[in-house]
Amino acid sequence: MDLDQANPKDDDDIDESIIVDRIYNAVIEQRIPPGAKLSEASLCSMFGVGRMRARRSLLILSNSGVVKLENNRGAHIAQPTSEEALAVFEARRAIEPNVARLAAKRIASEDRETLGKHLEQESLANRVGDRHSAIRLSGQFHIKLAEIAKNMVMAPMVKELVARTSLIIGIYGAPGTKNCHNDEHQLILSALNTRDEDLAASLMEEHLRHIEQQVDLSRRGRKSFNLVEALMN
Amino acid sequence: MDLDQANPKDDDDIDESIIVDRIYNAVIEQRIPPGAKLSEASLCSMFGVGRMRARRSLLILSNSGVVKLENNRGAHIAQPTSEEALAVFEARRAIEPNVARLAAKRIASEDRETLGKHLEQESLANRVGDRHSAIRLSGQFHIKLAEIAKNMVMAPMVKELVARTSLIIGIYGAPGTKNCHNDEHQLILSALNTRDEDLAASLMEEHLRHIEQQVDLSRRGRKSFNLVEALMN
DNA sequence: ACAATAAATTTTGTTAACAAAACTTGTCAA
DNA sequence: TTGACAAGTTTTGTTAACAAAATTTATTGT
Repeated sequence: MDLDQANPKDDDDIDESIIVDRIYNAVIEQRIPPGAKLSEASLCSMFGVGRMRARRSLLILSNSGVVKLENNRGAHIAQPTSEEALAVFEARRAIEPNVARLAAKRIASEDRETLGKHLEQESLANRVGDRHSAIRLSGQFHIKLAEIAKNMVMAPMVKELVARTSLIIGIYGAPGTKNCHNDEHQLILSALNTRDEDLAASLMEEHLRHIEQQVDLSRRGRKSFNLVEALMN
Repeated sequence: MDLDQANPKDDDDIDESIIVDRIYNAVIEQRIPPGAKLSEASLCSMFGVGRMRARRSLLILSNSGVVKLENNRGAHIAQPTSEEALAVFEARRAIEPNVARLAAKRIASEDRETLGKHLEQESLANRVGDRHSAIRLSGQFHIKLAEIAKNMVMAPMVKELVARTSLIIGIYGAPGTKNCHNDEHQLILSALNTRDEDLAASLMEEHLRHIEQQVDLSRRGRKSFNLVEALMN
């Protein structure tokens, strides 16, 4: 029943959160490549908002490291350096095992069901070869865990880290690389279901290391893309 | 030699980062109380900037949970609920022990010196009874640790968490409560100096639990203050 | 005196116009 | 052809004016 991120306490942002989420998801799904220009005009026409909203959205995105603002040069999707990539992975290894621990402690029966369905979708996307969905779902697994952990401070952090990881994989990952191994997600769910906090944490740590091993921080590469198409969900 | 947060890679924000930092520090020092109004006009006149800069600054601050923006009601210093307070402490316990671990791994000789001097200042402020300085310095200890850990992703997170903790203590702490016990900081430094990562991590965890024990999440309280005075460092 | 209402003021949200910087295109000369 | 330069275009940064909402002050009636 709960949509992506909508907590009832947020009386503010009614509109730009949609833009921000849209771009966030497009980044996570790797439909916008690192370095892509995000001009104010394109956002205005795509979302039918004024420049003010567009600029606000870009500022919010830049605060989470997903977008880079440069003076008089506008906004671009961030291109994490290799140092930044290491820092992101390090942060994930520091935070997410503890998120998994909390999730194991607090998981409710509805959550088990939701997560189970999620993993089915995930493995389906993998079998069918739907790359975008597979990437999105595997990223969302980590975000869902943070929601199950019921910590509204860490959840946005995880979301940010997942998005930045997508950028890192987009730059330094081999073309066919998928963010996560679906079977490892399955293992983590088992640990959650038995409320084995330590196991959940160590599985998560191992999982994150595997993701990290899939990138080669000396790699490079860019490909063309269509911004409008990328954001039209 | 390194000032607060100025990393050379940030080509963008030349100006509002000053405003943001100023307010951040005032919050950490508890010179602005939770709930205080931050009107655009006051920021404009205080920092001599246009409304645009003021609004941008407020948006940045709201993204880090230190300021709350409400529709047509403007910006106020956040007033964390007790749930939010728990989440903040939980996040700190998740993140900062790992920061301490990394700091122990990476501390350089300059850092030892800097930290040592910092702790001297801290205990001096405590002995003299300079409450504001004591609070600021004890908060900055945690931020310095994140910088020593050389992780540019976690450092801003810690800074954010420290600021939010100041708000929490401002609301739920007993009047004389200080954020940290200086002697515990000393212990942590010792662990860093011997590069004992596990000890540093567990000391940090214990330290954070002590901070947490000093707040009573059923408490309330407010006091008057002067915004201009508070931000004039 | 008090409460409720209405007017006035202040504060925030939004739009539009303008200024400045960056980028693109075209021209010309070596 | 290539490179440098210049004009033109696009894009971003900033300011100012206006609209709308909220807050404060004043007024009225009980």
